[in-house]
Amino acid sequence: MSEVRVVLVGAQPAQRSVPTGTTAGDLLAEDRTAVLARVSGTLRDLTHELADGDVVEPVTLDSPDGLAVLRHSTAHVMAQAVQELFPQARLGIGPPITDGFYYDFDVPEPFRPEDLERIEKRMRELVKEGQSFARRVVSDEQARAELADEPYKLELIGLKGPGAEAAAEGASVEVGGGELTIYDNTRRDGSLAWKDLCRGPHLPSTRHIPAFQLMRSAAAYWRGSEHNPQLQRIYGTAWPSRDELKAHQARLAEAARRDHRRLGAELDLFSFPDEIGSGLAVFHPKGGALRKTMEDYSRARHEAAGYEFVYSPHISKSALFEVSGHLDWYAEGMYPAMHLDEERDAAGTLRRAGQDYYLKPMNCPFHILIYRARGRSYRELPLRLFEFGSVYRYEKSGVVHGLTRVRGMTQDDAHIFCAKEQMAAELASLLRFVLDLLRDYGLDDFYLELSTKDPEKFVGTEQAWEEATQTLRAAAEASGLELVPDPGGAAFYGPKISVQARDAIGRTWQMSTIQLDFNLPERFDLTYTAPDGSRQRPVMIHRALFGSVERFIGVLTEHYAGAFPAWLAPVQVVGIPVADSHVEHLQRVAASLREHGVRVEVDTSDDRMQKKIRTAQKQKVPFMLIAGDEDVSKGAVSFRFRDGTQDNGVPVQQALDRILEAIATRVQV
RNA sequence: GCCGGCGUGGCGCAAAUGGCAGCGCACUCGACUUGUAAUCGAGUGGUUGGGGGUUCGAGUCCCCCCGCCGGCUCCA
Repeated sequence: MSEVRVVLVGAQPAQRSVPTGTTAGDLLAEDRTAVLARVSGTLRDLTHELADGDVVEPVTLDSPDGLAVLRHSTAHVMAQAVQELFPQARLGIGPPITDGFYYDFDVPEPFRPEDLERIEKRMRELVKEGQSFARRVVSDEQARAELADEPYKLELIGLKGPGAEAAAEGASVEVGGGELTIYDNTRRDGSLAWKDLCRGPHLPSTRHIPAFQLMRSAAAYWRGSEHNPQLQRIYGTAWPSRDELKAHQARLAEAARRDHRRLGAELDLFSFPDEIGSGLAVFHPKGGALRKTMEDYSRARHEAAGYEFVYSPHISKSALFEVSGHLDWYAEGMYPAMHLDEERDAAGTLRRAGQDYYLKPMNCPFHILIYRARGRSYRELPLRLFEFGSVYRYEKSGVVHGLTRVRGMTQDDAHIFCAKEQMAAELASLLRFVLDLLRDYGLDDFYLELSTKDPEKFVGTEQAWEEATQTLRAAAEASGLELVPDPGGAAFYGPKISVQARDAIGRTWQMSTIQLDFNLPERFDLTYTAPDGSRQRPVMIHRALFGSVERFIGVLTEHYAGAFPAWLAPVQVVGIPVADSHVEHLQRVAASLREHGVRVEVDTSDDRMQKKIRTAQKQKVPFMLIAGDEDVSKGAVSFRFRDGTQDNGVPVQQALDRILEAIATRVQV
């Protein structure tokens, strides 16, 4: 009998000789945790037959590859359940995604929540049944014949190969590489239960799906284009154990608990009155205190870093946005024009042509006009103009979301005009400045993304892009942070670096962007006089650190779960008297704190002390100062902190110092 | 913009099949004066998102609009 020699990778790599026809599963039989195998670098089913020279490595369910396959296989089970319950359902694609999977279906009626329950129930039965996933190579013709009723799959067959991924994100899990394969789900008795065009690999059987849950359904355009029909997508999640599923559900609950929309209402920070309009927020006094503190600190830091403050109006005549190009490129994202000053005579004949005014979608054209207001010398560069500039963007109604996606927002926007030779040094110091400042607000886990030219959509010369991209890359690399490429992600006018921050529960948010611009200095014909008297074109850098103030407040609210560090907290100290007779003592302490700019309140309501503590606790106030007879007699106060710990009988002066210190050093308490 | 779900005092929620709009918190008033997460009692507050329709009767059923939520698309 012929044999093949393979290398088994494990704790102790071993050369093995096994009979021809041995599968990866046979080889890994002792390893009960192996659900897949990596055979000479490629992920395979356990039924994969080994060839001479193969290097075989077991893959467990909890590895990244194992998780992806678990989720992909669960998506298959879902599709099978859907087609059993809804025979008219036609299959789209069903790839694994972060933490789960989805599958798209063309169904006559969209799924309702009750449908998901039925589907999930049927899935549990299928999992229990232990159907096998069996791989079968088919020819194009054969696949077309078998999938004659699946128009979307047929479309994918036509696209197989390198185009598949471009065709639709996730499509490559259906048709990959060179050959087409169909996976049969077979029952214990060998009969065929279901089949799907799929590249695989898959788990050996549905029984290897330990824990899953369907999450929600939503519409999704076929192949990601709004010109295509909408399919119904069902999202689910799957995990190697019930405990991990529970942990995942707990993470979702935690994220919901931190939702800034909810905390914004609970902590009385901001709201979105219907009367104003979608995506337009108002800040209440408490949210205002938070915002003012954030902005004031940012102003102070910018001042120290050599920025100059400018102000510009919220609307402008159309000519400005014609020159800037916004009306050519982004008119759809702008509020429509206000047509003003038109006059007609009694007969309706035009006597005076009107003017179109637009709400500004960006601040840059205004800052450019400030630059251009007079001749500029090289001696003034870099010129750093800063503004908290409110901008308005007509976001589509379906995308507006809390403070993170709004129609009116305030950018902490700066435009830096510098000589080309200054660009590298300016970018490097700018990036340091941005990261330092973000750290002061309590974000400290970053990576960078370098967005480079979209070959379809750009202005300027190849050479200028190349040079600018290299300069940005060098600045990014100098930061020592992880740098993720984003090819084609740049705006048409220049490459950019964006700073991505991870929050307290590991979610990433795009924060600051630093963007080079070759376009606007050209369009507005910006110049400066160089030392040799020649006219030179400055380079322009756009940068926002918070992105938008509103969004940043949303992110910080979620990052801190509403429990802001003392320097940011809307109310920093609440005085809680044990009885009415202690109010006066606390009022004196509060007055001293207020003299130092501390935001302090004394709870003089007729609630009982315990209730006052509960109230302050729910408002997530960093310092509760409690005073009763003992404290008053000793000239002291008693601290209670958010975590419930206390420090009693602290002399007033010490208490003041302690609070002021915590605020000044911006520490979390 | 597209698909689906949802919209009841400030907030969180009730109100079988169409049949008296209710509860808790918050708020106001009164009593109580208390050492680390809810004292007791009374009271105010709603054109059930808006408009139209069906019906003897609509929070509930139908249509249009507004808003929110989840996705898709978009995101300078």
